[in-house]
Amino acid sequence: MVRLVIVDDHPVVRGGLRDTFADAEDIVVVGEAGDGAEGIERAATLAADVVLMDLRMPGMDGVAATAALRERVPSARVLILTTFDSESDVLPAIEAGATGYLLKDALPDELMRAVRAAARGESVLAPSVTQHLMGQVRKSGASTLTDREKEVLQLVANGSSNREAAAALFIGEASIKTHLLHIYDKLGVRDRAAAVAEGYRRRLLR
Amino acid sequence: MVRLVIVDDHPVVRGGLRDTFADAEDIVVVGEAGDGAEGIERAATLAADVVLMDLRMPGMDGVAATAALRERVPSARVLILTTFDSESDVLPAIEAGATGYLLKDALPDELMRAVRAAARGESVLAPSVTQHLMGQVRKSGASTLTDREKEVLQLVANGSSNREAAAALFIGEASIKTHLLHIYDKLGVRDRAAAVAEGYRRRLLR
DNA sequence: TCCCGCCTCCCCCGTTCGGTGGATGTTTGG
DNA sequence: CCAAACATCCACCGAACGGGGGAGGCGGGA
Repeated sequence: MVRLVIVDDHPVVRGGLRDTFADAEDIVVVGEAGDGAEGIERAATLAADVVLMDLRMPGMDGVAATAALRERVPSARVLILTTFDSESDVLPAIEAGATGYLLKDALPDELMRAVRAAARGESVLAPSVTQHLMGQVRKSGASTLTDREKEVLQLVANGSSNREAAAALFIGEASIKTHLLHIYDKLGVRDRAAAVAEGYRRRLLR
Repeated sequence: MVRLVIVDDHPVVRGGLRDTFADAEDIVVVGEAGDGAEGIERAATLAADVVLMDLRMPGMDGVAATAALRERVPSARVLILTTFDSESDVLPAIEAGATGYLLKDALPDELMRAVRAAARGESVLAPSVTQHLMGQVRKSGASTLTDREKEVLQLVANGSSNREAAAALFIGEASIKTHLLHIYDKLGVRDRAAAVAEGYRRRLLR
């Protein structure tokens, strides 16, 4: 069951979204908020799995709210839902830690699939957004594991302790620890077990 | 001298098998039967040491016949002889008490060795069957993860510490540790990270 | 009926991890 | 050419974990 929080400053939009997800048996809207700060509170206290966030809001905007939310509740995925696919917003949102970026003209069915995908940690982008992203990405790759980090994560997934991983890679144990800390940071987790899980969810591991 | 009973619904197959064992000085075919019920009778009255049993038969099938035979004549060993190594049949047959599981394309020499081995109570499996069995065992090993254990593993994959998992399940931390030790044992790993990895590989986690 | 698997909990101990706060050398791309 | 990212290491500490013992209750199958 995916616990969803809706953050949008328009009551009408919130109502429409709520109705949309009323049909889904595996998604429950546990809370709503009218601005970013409130949304963060709701997401934290209600243990949200996914937060559907509007970008244009009074007070704290969606990007800032996303960043703050990722900080406060690392387990919550943020799905940006906005009217325009202005490229100026996409990158900041992704960099802030958004898991997906959808347009408000998305069909209900698409929305639900996106929420489910986000809950699994998969990135969801509106097709038109993908275009923009493909062109410009791969430089800001803020949350991409380096080859070395992937090697370390793979070893850990295979049951290696830090010491064993170090031996396998012919480096010091301290380096393994450093790599792991970087991995935790990038994946938004706090221990090796969750990192491995996230690695599988993001298809970094097999 | 091994007293052998052949149970198969095809007279041709029975004939072929009879011929096969005609050469063996230490094996004597004391009886034949065309279906399961008859096979049990023959095995009982003829004091069979080994029963060579087809799986696909009209009336009582090989698996049921094997179980019934083990019940009636515990001293008789059952060797399953079938055309297909369909994995769905291997496990039930073994569970029913079959001592071995052979394919009909086995060479006469192999057949005789298998019968002798079965008479000694040794388990005999066709090589290709072993493959399937390993897969099944692995799969069933996976499914022998208790519901509770799966819950624990899921929580750990989601980043919970033992304490947090305990709180989430309303049980003590010690119980989480016990569950995890059982999980490690079943999955053949030594720490939570590897357990999570194995969980994903075996599709216990998503 | 009795035994086995499951779930729950306990103690104790050594080891490993995660977090902090650095440092240095190398590669790479604007 | 220089900043940024990467990879490598150091020391220290508290918390968490893994492993070794049990043990009691409970329900279902032989």
